This record gives sequence, structure tokens and C-alpha cells, in this order.
Amino acid sequence: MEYESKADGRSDLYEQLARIGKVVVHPKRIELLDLLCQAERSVEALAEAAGLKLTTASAHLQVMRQARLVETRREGTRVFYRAAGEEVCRFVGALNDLARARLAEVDQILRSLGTDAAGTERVSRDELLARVQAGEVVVLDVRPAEEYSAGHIPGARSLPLEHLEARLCELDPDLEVVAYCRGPLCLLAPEAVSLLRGRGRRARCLEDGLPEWRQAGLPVEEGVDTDGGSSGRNEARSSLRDRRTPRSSPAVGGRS
Amino acid sequence: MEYESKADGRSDLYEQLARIGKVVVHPKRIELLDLLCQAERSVEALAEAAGLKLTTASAHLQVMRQARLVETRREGTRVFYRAAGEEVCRFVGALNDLARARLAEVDQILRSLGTDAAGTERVSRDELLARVQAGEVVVLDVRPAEEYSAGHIPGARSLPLEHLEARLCELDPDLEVVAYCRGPLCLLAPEAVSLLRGRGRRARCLEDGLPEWRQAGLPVEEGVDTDGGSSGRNEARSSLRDRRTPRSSPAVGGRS
DNA sequence: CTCATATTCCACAGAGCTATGGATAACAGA
DNA sequence: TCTGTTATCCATAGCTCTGTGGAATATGAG
Repeated sequence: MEYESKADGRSDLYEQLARIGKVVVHPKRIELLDLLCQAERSVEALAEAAGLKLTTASAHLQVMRQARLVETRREGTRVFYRAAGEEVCRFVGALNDLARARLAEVDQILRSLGTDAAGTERVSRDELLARVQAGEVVVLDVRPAEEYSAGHIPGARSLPLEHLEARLCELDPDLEVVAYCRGPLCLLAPEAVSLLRGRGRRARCLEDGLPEWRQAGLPVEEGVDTDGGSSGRNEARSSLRDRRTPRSSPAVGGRS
Repeated sequence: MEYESKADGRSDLYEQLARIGKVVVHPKRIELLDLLCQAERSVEALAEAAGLKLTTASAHLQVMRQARLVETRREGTRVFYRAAGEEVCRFVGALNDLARARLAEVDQILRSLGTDAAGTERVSRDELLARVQAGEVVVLDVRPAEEYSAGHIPGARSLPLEHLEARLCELDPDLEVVAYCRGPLCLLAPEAVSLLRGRGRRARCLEDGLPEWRQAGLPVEEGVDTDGGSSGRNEARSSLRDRRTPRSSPAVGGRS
């Protein structure tokens, strides 16, 4: 890989950019990065979540680390990986946006398998804020519990998709549900909505996921969901029980 | 490359994202994409600009086309490539930002070879707008002429870096110069500024290049520079002589 | 000190990517 | 139709990347 490097320097620069490109050339690495934009995780958890052998996952993570897109933290014998800063999430966001904009296949896949996921229109952030204030909706975080506790929309309830059916009774049948998940390409919320509607509930998806919410500069709450059950009312209970690594900057920032 | 595709669909999605990732894994492809975000070009011109053999450049362009990141237009025996929409430029912008934020090497390279490029502070877009209104500065587009005519800041003069020294006399010595180029990682403007300062002129770089300007929703003018010489005054002469392929959307838009 | 757990390192085989030159295709002009 | 120009296609050789299992490392508990 020596492109007649005539000590131009310019080519050195592009080689640096390619270091980052190298990370997103492999589907599994993108998947890992996506997961890490939601919450930090141990190598084992990542391997499990992405369906990889441990050594393979570790190898991928090394690649990502060499590109400085992830950082690690040791806790006992375990190593936790996390996305290295907000720019990383913004980058994968741009990648997702680009894919949705340019690749018809993406919409196709979403439509084909997402229980008509892409079909239903979504709630905008502004609308959500307004209706939450008015107490008209329940906000539901249907991602796995770890991701919820690493950061969620203030006042949202944690109800992972896999438990939704069993815990359906916890939701007030009269309130509309707004579900959100990892982002526009994630299928958790659409599936949740589909399930809820099947039970006669009113339910819609938020226009995008937590990373976008965070990047928009809106507040994010950390800690586990304390609500044992019932009710469904949830006007910004401050259930923050911060035992998490704080992400670098809270600011919004636009491409500075 | 068959990751035990258990008809999950999820993995298909990441495979689609990786199609895009594949483009930015190779330094030369990033370079080509960068060029295409400035202006459309023929294969030959691209090969020349990136220092590639024709067949190699063509092969790279095929990869980019398969990922739908570029589109083509035929004109006689020549084929012109262009970036496929604004999202593409936004994506390479995000890539650049990420590299600058996370890779210390990038700053190092910039500093080492850029004639202390990264050192001097830059003019913000807002400041530029204000001072242009007041007629206090000359805005200089130091990119190659083709890129200027494909789109430039209204009222800017085209004076490619390679001709700057020879045509120095065309610039009013009393006005400060604000030079811009392709973006934060481009060295044309810094080198121009360095040269100008060496001749005792007041000169600074714009904070970033034309793509960012365009993405900020600010107006962009097309066509060649008609100003034969002298003066240096340039209060938004409408020198638009539109014979260009218009980019898709003019809107600003923030991550839809 | 020894053992158990969680990761990383290593070597290797199979698959994929890149650059290159020569052949082919599309087009314009005579 | 013939010719020159521009770009794409094709086959190939050299190199890199990926997944894998086994070995090595780091930490914590006895």
C-alpha cells in the first residue's frame, strides 16, 4: 500500500482518513460501532450481541481502537469498550443518513422485513416534547436495559422489546405510546409499535433514536428505570442514578 | 463474506452500510470523492488530479458508482463524474471532522507540512459576511479555475494558488485578503495566505471551504470569473454565467 | 502461589482487493 | 466506413484482510 508516496503529505492525509474508513468497511464493525454508540459494553457482550466469536470480536475491536474510534476502560478482569466521543456517533449517523438517502436497498430491506416498519409516519422531536408536556403520551424506550441506563430520554420508561408482550399490562391503555430505539435504521421501535397496534393500542415511533436526540442537544437522563410497574404516567420523574461513564461533551455543536 | 447470514435482515442492513464504507477504505478513493465534492470532472481529469493511471482511476470510480456515491453524465466521448447529492459531501465532511477530532496525526501532518497552516486563526463565516458587506476585504478563491466556476462564494475572485504569485499585482494592497479552498484539510488557502503574508499583505484563511459554506445554506454562485484584472473590489458582482449541472437541493437541512 | 476468568496475541489458510497492461466499447469527425 | 479519443472490461500476480483455534497475558479470588 505505498502509493508512490512522493513525500507529498497530501497523500499522507488521505491515508489517515482511510484509517477511519477501514473501520466501516466491515459490516460487523459497523454493527459494533452502532452498539457502542448506545452504551459501553464488555468484549463478551459485544461478541454476543453481534453474533461473533470472542477472538473475532476482539480483533475487530483492535482495528477500531487503532483508528481511535473506540476507547477502553478496565474493570477487574473485564474490558469495557465505548465510542470515543460524540464525533464518532455523528459519523455513524452521517453514514446511516447517506445510506438511507442513496441506497434504495436500505428502504427495501426495512420495508420487507420491518413489519412494514418504514411505512408509518413518525413523531417529530418537537411534537414529542409538546405532547409529553401535556401528559398525553407515554414515552417508551424499547432498547435493552443496559442501553436505557446508559442514557435515555428524560421521563421515558424502559420496556425492552423482548419483554413488551409480557409487561403490556403495565401500560395505561388510554395513553398513546411513542416508542424509540437506536435510530432510523433500528427495528426495535417499529416492531414494538406493530405489536402494540396489534393489541389495539395507539402507538407511533419517534422520528429517530437516542443518538440523534443527544446530538440535537436535548437532555439525556442516566440510570435505571425505578418504576416497578403499573401507571404509565411519567412526567419527567428524575430517576437518575448516575453510575455511568459520562460522555465527553454535553453541547450540541454543529460541525464546528 | 458470508457472515452466517441467518436471513436476519439486520445483517443485510449492515452489509449495505458497508457498501459505502468500502468507498472510503482506500485513500485514493477518498481523494477522488473530495475532488468530486468540489466539481464534476472527466475520468482523465480525475486520474490526473489524483496521480493515478487511467484504468486504475476508472476502476476506483466503478467502486464508487456501485455504492451510488457518484453519478455520471456523458458529453461526447467523455464521461463526467460528480458526487451524487449533497449527502455525499456531508458524509465526507463528517469523515474529515472525525479525523481531525480523533487523529492527532492529522493535525501533525497539517502543521508539519502546511507552512504552519493550522497555526493561524481563521475567519468565521459570519465575520466574513460582515466585512464583505463593509467592503473591507477581498474574498479569494484559490482553488483551480474549474472548481471556482462549478460554484463559489458570491463576489469571490478566482485566483488559483498556482497563479497567485504571478497575478499578485491584481490585488489591491490595502485590502485584507480572505482566502478559501476546499475545506479545513485543504492546504491551498493556507499556502496562499502564507505567500501573501510573505509579501507584506494582510491575509487570513476562511474557517472552512466551499462545501461547508454550501451546506450552511449560504448562497453559491456559478460561472467563470469575468474580472480581467486590477481593482480587487468585488461587491457581489453577479458574474453568474450558469452553464453547470445544478446540484440537487439548495436547502440547508440538518440531518433530516 | 495457583486457579479461574476475560482478553489479547499469534500463525495460518482461504478469500478478496489493487494495480497494471492489453483488449474492447462508445462516440465524434472526416 | 475508417480513425482517433476516451473510458470500461478483463485476466493476473502480489498483497491484505478475515476467521479460527491455540497460546499467552492480566486480574482477582482462594
